[in-house]
Amino acid sequence: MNFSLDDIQQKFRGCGLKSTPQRTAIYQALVHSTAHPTAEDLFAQVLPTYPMLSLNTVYYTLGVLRTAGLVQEVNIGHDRARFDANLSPHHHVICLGCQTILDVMDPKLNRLTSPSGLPKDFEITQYQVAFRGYCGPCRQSKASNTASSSGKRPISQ
Amino acid sequence: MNFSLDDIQQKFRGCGLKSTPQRTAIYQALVHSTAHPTAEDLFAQVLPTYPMLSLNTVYYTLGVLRTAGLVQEVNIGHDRARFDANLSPHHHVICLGCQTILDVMDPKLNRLTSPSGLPKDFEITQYQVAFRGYCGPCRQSKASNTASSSGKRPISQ
DNA sequence: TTGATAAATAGGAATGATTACTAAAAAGGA
DNA sequence: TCCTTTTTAGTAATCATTCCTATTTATCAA
Ligand SMILES: [Mn+2]
Ligand SMILES: [Mn+2]
Ligand SMILES: [Zn+2]
Ligand SMILES: [Zn+2]
Repeated sequence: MNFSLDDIQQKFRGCGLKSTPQRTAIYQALVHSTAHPTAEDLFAQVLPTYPMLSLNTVYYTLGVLRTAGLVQEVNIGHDRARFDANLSPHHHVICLGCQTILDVMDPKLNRLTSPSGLPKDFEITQYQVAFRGYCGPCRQSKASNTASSSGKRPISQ
Repeated sequence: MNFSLDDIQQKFRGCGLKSTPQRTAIYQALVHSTAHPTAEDLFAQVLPTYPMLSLNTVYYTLGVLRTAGLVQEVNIGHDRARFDANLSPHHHVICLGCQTILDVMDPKLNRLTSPSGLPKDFEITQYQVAFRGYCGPCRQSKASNTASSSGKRPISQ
């Protein structure tokens, strides 16, 4: 999970992408994160090092990396896109209170059989399991504080 | 799956919700759909019957129904919220080409064991499997027409 | 090393789904 | 019926994301 700058440059070149300082910094920030950050999260993280960085560039970069297959988008709701540089097959646990996303690497989940009742011309390319619930802190604030929400509104599904 | 107007009124009253023509029409449209429509889809569908209907009311109504537990939000991406009145545990197949969402009722998928490696204070309340791939028509247009996208409008209703 | 070329960047403007605000209408209960 | 609370509809605001475009930069070939 730890790449040198040369590794990253190699990886970019291998995909036909130019290697730029901004792009490298954005990708590196994502690789080092386990929080499935938003574009704005990454922007804020890289900005101190590149004060001229544009949020637009972060979106553009993430789009390019996604097209190149170096990054995947994780959708926990329709509100904001969250990104993941972890390409190994894995699944997610989402806290409905604080929107935290945790990785689930359980190998049992990677052997699900194709679902029954599908149109036979439908080709499944991947699947992902989203577990939802409440993390420890959010369970507490739910129990103690019934009425007032703890700030962020939960997503549903 | 087929409710009379009285059934719906009963259901609303049972949740402490007022029964209004607009609300009934919106809910009925959703119940009769298997397409997981957007708020705007439902708006368009109900508008001919209630020409003064506001899209705002559709959003408000869906929010109320979701809070009451009569409707769930299905997130296939971060772009637009899609809704589902099917509350029985089921999963989804999503076409990456045309954004169509199909229901998957495979009972095998409702017996997944809790994933390993979770913080022990995390409480899972539900989970959902999202299969992704390409439907028959989209596989064809992908094969024949590499460059031009076939338009990414979901097939509604 | 240099120059050509295509890609990347930054900034500003635009888009579009959703929410906020609010006055008027309507539903449900007494 | 009358009262209270929701609901509705219209408009404006918000905010994530995309579009547009001039400038800069990385890469490659001469
Ligand atoms: Mn992940
Ligand atoms: Mn469904
Ligand atoms: Zn939490
Ligand atoms: Zn399709």
